[in-house]
Amino acid sequence: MQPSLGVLLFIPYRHMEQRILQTVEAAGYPITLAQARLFQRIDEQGSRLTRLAEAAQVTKQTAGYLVDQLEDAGYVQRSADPDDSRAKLVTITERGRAGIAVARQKEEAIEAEWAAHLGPRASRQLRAALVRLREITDPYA
Amino acid sequence: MQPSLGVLLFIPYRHMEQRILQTVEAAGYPITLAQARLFQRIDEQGSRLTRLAEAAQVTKQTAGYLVDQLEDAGYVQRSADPDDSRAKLVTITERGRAGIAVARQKEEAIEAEWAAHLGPRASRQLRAALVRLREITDPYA
DNA sequence: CAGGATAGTCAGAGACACTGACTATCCTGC
DNA sequence: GCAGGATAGTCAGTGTCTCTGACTATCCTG
Repeated sequence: MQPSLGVLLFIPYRHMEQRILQTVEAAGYPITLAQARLFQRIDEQGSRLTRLAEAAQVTKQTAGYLVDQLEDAGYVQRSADPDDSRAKLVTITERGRAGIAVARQKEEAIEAEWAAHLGPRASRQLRAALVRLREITDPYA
Repeated sequence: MQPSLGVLLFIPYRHMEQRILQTVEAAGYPITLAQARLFQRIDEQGSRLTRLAEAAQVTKQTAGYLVDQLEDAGYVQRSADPDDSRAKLVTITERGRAGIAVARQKEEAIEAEWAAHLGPRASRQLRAALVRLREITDPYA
């Protein structure tokens, strides 16, 4: 029986997610799945909460709740947005960047494993297909 | 900037998941994400709770909670397992099967959309790569 | 500058996932 | 055959995540 593409996408995704989370936690940067998903969407120069909520596809209340926790953990900070005094910019702290570095390293290691299993050609094709798929599946690309 | 493979896998996955859920709900078969993920793992001839919990990677308590709700909604039923009187078999009802049919139809429609966007060649390559990736990322394959 | 839109927060509720503890049944080795 | 460990499932309690609804403050447009 053919598993659906949905399931086929989900399996490696979760595999990677869990391994990265484990590694990051072991390195002293505990974070939950929901927190990490939001955290990933923060721009280099900082993101507004509402923008973040849209990107992560949660309500702004949920985003606010998660940012509270990321802030408590020392990964991000809120600061005033100079362009709009209603808004606040969520920016990544040094500690947050350190955590990201650990995550990225693991991620690259896993991608390398995958590339070794698939071969370089199929590996490039996979990424290319997913990038193209994003065009019609990510409203916030 | 290159988005990570993890994110690239997640985006279309969630896109599909949400569209199917919407469709199924509109057709009169409301179900939550967590319920659906468990529901998908039920075998044709019925599954034991503990087995189901392992497959969906949740605790058996969580699986029990979700089966309660699926039972309330009329999608599954519990019956005694003839081979083991400790165990109960969770089986899919007629109503459950009707819901699955709606979901599958939508899933095929979305896959067709994707194939149209990627082209038949890249589309086949994508599936093939994901199937191969499963070999090293799915402990329950 | 009035009125609608937007950024964010507060409060309350439900869903979901966990750990720990428990009962009932099964199975294995003596 | 039966004692002891393993297994199937449930109950209770807790923490996390997500939502809806209501609210304040600020921005923007006519």
